[in-house]
Amino acid sequence: MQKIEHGFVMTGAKPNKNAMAANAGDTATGLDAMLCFAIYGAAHAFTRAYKPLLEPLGLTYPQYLVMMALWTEDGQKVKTLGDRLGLDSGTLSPLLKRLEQSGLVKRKRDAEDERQVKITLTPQGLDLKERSSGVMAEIGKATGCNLEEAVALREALVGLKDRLEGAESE
Amino acid sequence: MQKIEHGFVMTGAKPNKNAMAANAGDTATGLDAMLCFAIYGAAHAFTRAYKPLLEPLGLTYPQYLVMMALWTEDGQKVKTLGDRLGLDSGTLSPLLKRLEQSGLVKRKRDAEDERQVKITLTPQGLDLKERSSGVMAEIGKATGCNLEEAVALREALVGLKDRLEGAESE
DNA sequence: CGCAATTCAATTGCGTGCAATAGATTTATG
DNA sequence: CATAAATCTATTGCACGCAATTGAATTGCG
Repeated sequence: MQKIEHGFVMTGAKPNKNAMAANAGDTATGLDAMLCFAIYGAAHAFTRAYKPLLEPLGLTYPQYLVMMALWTEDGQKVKTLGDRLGLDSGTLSPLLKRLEQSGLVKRKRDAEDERQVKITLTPQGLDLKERSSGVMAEIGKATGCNLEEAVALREALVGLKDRLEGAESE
Repeated sequence: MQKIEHGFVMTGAKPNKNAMAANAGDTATGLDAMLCFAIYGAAHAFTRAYKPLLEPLGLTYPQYLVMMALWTEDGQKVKTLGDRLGLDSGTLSPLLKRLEQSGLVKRKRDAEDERQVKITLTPQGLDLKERSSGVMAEIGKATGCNLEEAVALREALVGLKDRLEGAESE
């Protein structure tokens, strides 16, 4: 199996902690490149890892994320889902339409506020939660992380995200 | 400014190291969900952070990655670029066509092996390297990572990716 | 040599992501 | 009350990302 190389941008500047420490303070040399490549690759790897597991369920990865959000709290507004997943209506509207066509959710405008659309799970949508229980276990195994690693990694990523989002004015 | 929440899937199971350690070994409870949400969010945050910086250069984020690959080594084959970036021809072909239309690269079939297409930088494509030097510095600042963090995070991500890619047979 | 298998780039089709816009509804303001 | 501003969903257009297919070129094997 052909393995994808990583760190190729750093020809002559390997991602070695000691080597990097030599020119500390020089964050522009490729460090950010290393990070952005790594995140880019890891995110796609995650998507690819989930794909064969989700296929039998008839879900794509983003659809799975939406379903997880609904399993956690049913009847959310499109807006709420968008905020939580970081997606806008341009992405969610067609995605939810597909989930509705698959018979997993229903969309209905809120009688109180006709602007909003509430997304509720159908019985099949709820069933899918049980049927998807193996997915998380599989991925958990595939990541091969112990708890310490996973928690640390998650916190680092969330922190990174927050800093990236908060730095737009500077 | 509305901040996007994170960790919402873990209602009642906060990403707290002590809390999680209580049910160690139970990787299916949401740990993988935490990770996949975090990576998903961080990857998009990166893309969004790069966007305003790359816009003046007329590049999208994936196009920027391709250009970086070419700045590191000019004249690469489409296949090589695909391997290094983890993209296939279905993604690269149209992307490279756009870069060619922008006047940044040229595509020419290899005379030795007519199957292959070599991508070479135009003078403008090379110029862009200098003009984009500020981008890396800006992102480096925006991430707000010190070297230790960045290197550790990168290695964790690469390791995660490798494990995810290597676990398909199991 | 001749033909099948392989390799490589391009194309097609579908599903995101996201900016920009439109349309409808609610809220705020005079 | 009327009108402007804000809110929310849907649509459009463009650019990925990837599976599947096509078509051309090369390699391998008898």
